[in-house]
Amino acid sequence: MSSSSRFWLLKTEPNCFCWDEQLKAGIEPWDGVRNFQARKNMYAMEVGDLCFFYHTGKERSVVGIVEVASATYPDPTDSEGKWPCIDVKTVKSFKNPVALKWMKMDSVLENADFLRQGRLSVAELTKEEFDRICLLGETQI
DNA sequence: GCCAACGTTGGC
DNA sequence: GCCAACGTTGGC
Repeated sequence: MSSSSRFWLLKTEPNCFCWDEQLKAGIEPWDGVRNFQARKNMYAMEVGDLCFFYHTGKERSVVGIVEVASATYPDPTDSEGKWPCIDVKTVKSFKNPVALKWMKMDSVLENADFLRQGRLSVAELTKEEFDRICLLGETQI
């Protein structure tokens, strides 16, 4: 891991693409992003950066960890070729999925940017926030 | 370049 | 299912 590593949180609606599918695939494109801030974050990603895999909808929990496995390339689901995607590789499942409500109650996380900007599908976390969520999830890298 | 109208996300 | 918050679009 390089010293410039950053940490990210990737949101997905599990009806659309869920952790089980990520586990089966091992490596999958993270495509379909259509938001400028999320795109900016994708361009800032580097291979090897760690990302949480978060389920929105009914679950609202961090369920696992993936790592960035490619540079950005054109999103195959974008017919106009304007949006990028990246590949993500499965790292591990959370022993204990970390629910949004616990993160909101946690003193380390309650004011985190990724919780305040609710609509951002690719958000950046600090190392402290990343480590804290791993602790709450009883999961070590 | 402003801003009203509209669309979408995602928690509740 | 509702709606707040936020993003995008388009008329001016």
